Amino acid sequence: MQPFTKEVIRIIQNIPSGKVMTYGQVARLAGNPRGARQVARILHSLSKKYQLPWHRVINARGEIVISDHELFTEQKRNLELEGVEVSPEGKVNLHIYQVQN
DNA sequence: CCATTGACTCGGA
DNA sequence: GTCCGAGCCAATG
Repeated sequence: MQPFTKEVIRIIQNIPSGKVMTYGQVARLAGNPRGARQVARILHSLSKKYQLPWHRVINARGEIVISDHELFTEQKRNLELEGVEVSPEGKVNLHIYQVQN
């Protein structure tokens, strides 16, 4: 387990309810500007072990981009439960909901 | 050890 | 505004 990965986990756990961050944003804060895909992969494989709020992380365009339909629906539902508006296509308004640093 | 796998991003067309 | 190609790199098997 690399330091970068631990940082990513810590950052994800600190995202407040009702807010979202992008993969790239998390990667930059964790010290690896090019590590967006690693963030994605970390969530994909480690979200259960570390009980991460993975649904609060979306891509740079403010969209839920997930291949698995079940997970897509789950993420959309979880965000809406926290008061985040999500369009049927999975778009979120980053200007309103993104955590700024 | 080497190859594959991605919930991505950026810049250019 | 959209689409595409190249780059990215830790985890996993």
